Amino acid sequence: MPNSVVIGLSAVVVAIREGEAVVLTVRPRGPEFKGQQVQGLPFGPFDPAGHRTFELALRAFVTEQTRFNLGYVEQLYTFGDKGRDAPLADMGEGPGDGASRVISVGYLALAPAALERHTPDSDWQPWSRFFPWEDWREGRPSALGPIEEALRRWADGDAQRLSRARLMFALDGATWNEERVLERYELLYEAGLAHEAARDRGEHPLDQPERLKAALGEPMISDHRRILATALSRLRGKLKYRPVVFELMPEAFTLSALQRAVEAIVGAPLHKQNFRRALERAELVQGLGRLETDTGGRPAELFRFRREALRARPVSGLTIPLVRD
Amino acid sequence: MPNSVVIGLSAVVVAIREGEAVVLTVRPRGPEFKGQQVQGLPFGPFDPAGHRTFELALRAFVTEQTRFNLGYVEQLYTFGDKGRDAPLADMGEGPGDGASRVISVGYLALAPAALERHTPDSDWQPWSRFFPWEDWREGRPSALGPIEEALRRWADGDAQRLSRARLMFALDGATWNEERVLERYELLYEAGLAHEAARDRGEHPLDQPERLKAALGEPMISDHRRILATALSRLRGKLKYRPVVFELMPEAFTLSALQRAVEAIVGAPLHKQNFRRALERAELVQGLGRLETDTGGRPAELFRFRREALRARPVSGLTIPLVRD
DNA sequence: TCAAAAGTGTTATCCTTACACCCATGT
DNA sequence: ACATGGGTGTAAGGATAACACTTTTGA
Repeated sequence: MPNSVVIGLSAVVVAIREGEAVVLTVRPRGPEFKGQQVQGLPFGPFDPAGHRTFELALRAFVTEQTRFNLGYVEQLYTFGDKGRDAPLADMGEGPGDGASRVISVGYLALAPAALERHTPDSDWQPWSRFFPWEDWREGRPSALGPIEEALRRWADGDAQRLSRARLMFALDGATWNEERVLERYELLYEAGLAHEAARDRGEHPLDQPERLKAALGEPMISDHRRILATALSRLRGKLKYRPVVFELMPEAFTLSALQRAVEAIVGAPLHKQNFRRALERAELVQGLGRLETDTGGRPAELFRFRREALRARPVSGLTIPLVRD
Repeated sequence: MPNSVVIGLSAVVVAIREGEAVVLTVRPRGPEFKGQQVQGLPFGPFDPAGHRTFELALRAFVTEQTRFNLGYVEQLYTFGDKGRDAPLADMGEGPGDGASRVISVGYLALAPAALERHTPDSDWQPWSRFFPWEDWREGRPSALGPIEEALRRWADGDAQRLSRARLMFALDGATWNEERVLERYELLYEAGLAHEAARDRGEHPLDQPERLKAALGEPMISDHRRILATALSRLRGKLKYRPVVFELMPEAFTLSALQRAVEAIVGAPLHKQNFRRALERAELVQGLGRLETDTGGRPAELFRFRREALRARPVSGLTIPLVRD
């Protein structure tokens, strides 16, 4: 019976590297699943005596674990349900063997696309590794094939289940809603497909055919994949009503690089001209006159984010002119 | 030195009563400020041994404290900073005298405009009592006069401060952004104007002229007014991208009642025809053929929310066609 | 009959979408 | 010269904002 509470802080640190959206991960000391090295997010316990705020605590141990300094930070969600394997469980920090209840506060951090330093134990991973079904930039991802089959087996005629699966995973002609990352992951978890589901029930690793296993993505320790899904949901949503992409860009960038960054986050291709026109109208960027030469074609003009634009008026995000295909 | 953590849950329960947006409040046992009865939100400690999830815990004690059953519930934010007087401080629940650090998880709940039951210790209060500057339905609220003066005294030539005050409180012709409720409250707190600021520093209640005092609204216990501000911010934002107003309406309602509800939340008058046209286009409501007779004028048709609309496609909220005045 | 609130019609303007085309560089 | 990516023009359709006006009841 737990009668005390420990607070765990986890950070989803997002960056753009070579046009890909990547997440900072750490390799915890001991592997959880036999044979495979399971990744986690940078995380640590909150010290009620020492730390003045969550955010300060978070910044401190992310730097410590990854030698990386956070820029933009925002709180995501606080998870408190029993039974979802919570962080710290294997850290030997708290009283240990489940005697204290662990509450998990997730944070989203955005890193400008520059710094590369990290410890040998931390790494940048594209998040499609963890959510292969979320990347529609090259059309409908192939991962959805096996997932659809498995979900239909799970639904097995149950109208409720079937309708949820249809809605979330765009089956039977339903339209894909890129913001529902968390709901999709939770559905897979509920359906017992996400690898973490079996683990949390104390069961053996799932015995799934290779094709399905690959489609379901890599698991993470604890509830970190859920926190990651929350982050992706939030970021995809936020893009549309606040100009946050710029937190991920270097000082000077080309419009194509900016578009690729948005595409990497949203997981869908955008319409070039309309994307640019929207930027222009919002007066969010300013040309620098300088050119980027190694583009492979005609040199591209470099732009900078007009931070002043934030002061002037209530500024919304970018419109996301998806190309329908 | 605190070395343990207690989790406090607080609920902002919103309802519409007689066209006004109201919040469920409780009167805590002992008054905090001399002479005046300070209100609080329904709140309670989270029991790590007994409660399976935050939400279940929350539902349980709101019902217990107010005899009210929550419908729609969503997590708002988790506050953990030291020094903001946190809930439970006077509840004798934890180890007591500040030995344990209190973390405060805020929730937003929406109640259909029907039930009236509550205990003698709980009550519905219009939130303009706590934020008199947030209601622009009758034009620029008079509370902004004294607030503007006080803020200018606080800024006193400091360009940073002045620019923040201008932006947040629409001074010098800046436009009002109704979503920034929390940022406005935090600015007032930082400026030492919000009554809670002095309290948290252990100082005497502020000695402010009556006019300013009234303009700054009623304080609440602990950090509850901050949580309330968070709720209002979130709700005002959410209205625009998810059809949440309907959670506040009874089964059948007139379009005017719906408009008044939105106006009460947003704190601004809306354009009638454009509001209706937007509703129509989104196919969010369906006429029932029945009429509401006691409208004071021509009877109005009753409508219902088409919950089915949610299933069909990714459905956004209402456009908020403000009337510029 | 008149006040009060419900409900409708119409237009200018702006934004979004979709189309196709031209430009500057490296190989 | 041609491939590659950068960058532009324009027109159709739809959504928004702003106008003022008609309808139906109760007092």
